[in-house]
Formats: sequence, structure tokens, C-alpha cells
Amino acid sequence: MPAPLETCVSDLDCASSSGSSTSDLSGFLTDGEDCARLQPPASASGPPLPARRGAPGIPVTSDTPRTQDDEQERRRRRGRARMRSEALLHSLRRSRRVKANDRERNRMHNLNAALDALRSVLPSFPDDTKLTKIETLRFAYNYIWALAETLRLADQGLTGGGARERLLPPQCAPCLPGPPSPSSDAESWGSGAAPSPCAAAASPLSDPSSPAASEDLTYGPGDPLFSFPGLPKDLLHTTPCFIHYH
DNA sequence: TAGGCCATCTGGTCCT
DNA sequence: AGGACCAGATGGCCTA
Repeated sequence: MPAPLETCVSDLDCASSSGSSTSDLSGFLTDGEDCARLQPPASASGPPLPARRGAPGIPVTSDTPRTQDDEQERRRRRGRARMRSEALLHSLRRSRRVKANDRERNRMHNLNAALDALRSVLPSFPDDTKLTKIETLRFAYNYIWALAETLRLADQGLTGGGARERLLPPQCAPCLPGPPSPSSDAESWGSGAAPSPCAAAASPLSDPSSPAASEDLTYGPGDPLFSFPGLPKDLLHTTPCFIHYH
């Protein structure tokens, strides 16, 4: 784990930060105030360092003798500079990550809002029953198919007994594909038990062109598209079909 | 306690 | 370069 910025940045290079990345560090190190803030106390780093080359009064000449102390000081400077640049890089990555996290959170909130909107237009369940995300999507998928199928049959003229009755058995009309038979319990929904009259007549499963008949889709009689295991069992007896015409 | 669901973080990839 | 999107990982909460 990289050291915190303020423990890494030395007093040597505040004014020399360069490169494109520093433009993104306005919150960290851009002005003299920050540099001054980050400078350790004069007494904090032990004995005073030798005067730098180029500092006032210290002429830079090619024949300046290099002592062992000079080499050690160069190494120390390089080490500090490297730590500083790594700290800056880490801070930059961190700030970008935080922004990306914020965007991602917002994106997921928008997605959830859209899911809530979708729930709100689906046939309603009791207030304390909230469809999960996957249930919402699958239910909506089936719901749309059932409505489209109803329209299609209606467009065919509804001759000879009525397509609506063919689509929806008398014991379930007026309703669209709903949960399993009221006599079945939630467990049987998921166990591949015989579908309810509703499902038998109106479920997409009975129609090869239905979405549920597609091989691309994995849901079936035991799938949450048709079964909502979280639903209270007594609801099954009081709500024979979830989708009602008005 | 195991399993399901969810929110969040994260790094990678693609697009503008 | 930066944002959008995606999928994997992780941890919290709830329920059977």
C-alpha cells in the first residue's frame, strides 16, 4: 500500500512538478500554498542537508568536487523524488477511481429507477411483494408477449367461439398468463408440476412462437417467469391470475 | 447457517 | 482522455 501523499512528498520538489498528470491534481499539489503545507518542519528531518547545487551562493561548476556525501545526497534525492511521483500517481488514480465509482453508482441507481418504473406498470402484487430484478424482467417479457398475443388473436376476427376464450380458459378469464393453479403451492411451481389452466391455455409455453418456447430462453414452467417463490402461498388462493383486464 | 438478493467497488474494454 | 458499460468480487441483510 503506497504511503499517504503527505508522508511521501518531500520538501525538495514542490516547484518542479511537471508532466501532464499534474493538471489533474489541482486538489492536491498545484500551488505554493499546498507545497508549503506539505513541507515538513525544518527540524523534522534531522540534521540540515547540505546546500543544493545551484542554490544562491553555490555556483555550479564542472569542477566542483564530488564527495561521498554528494553521491549519498543525490541518491536520497532520487529516492524521494521517486516516492513523490509514485504518491502523485497513486493520488491521481485514486481520484479518478472515486469519480468512476460515483458514476457507476449513479448509473446503477438509474437502472434501478428504470426497473422500478417497469414494476409500476406491471400488474400489481400486494404492496409487500416486490419482484426481484430478474423476476421483473421475466414477468415483463411474458406480459408483453401475452398482450401482443391477445392483440394478434383479436385481429384475427375472434370468430367461432372467440379467440379470447381460446386464449383464456373460462375459469381464469379475464386474465392472462398467471401463476400456477390455485391448488398448487409455490414449491410445485418450481418442480415442473402440471401448469394451471391459465398457464396451459395462455402460457407462452403452449405456443411454439411464444417467447418461452424459444431455445434461447431458459425459463419454463419451473422458472420464476411463471412462478414467484417469494409470493405468500395464500396469495395463490386469493389471486388466481395476476393480470387482469380493466 | 446456507442461500438468495442487493449495493458497491474495481479493473477491463469499448466508444466518442 | 474520459465516460459508459460490463462482469467479477465482496460484504451486508434477510429468510427458510
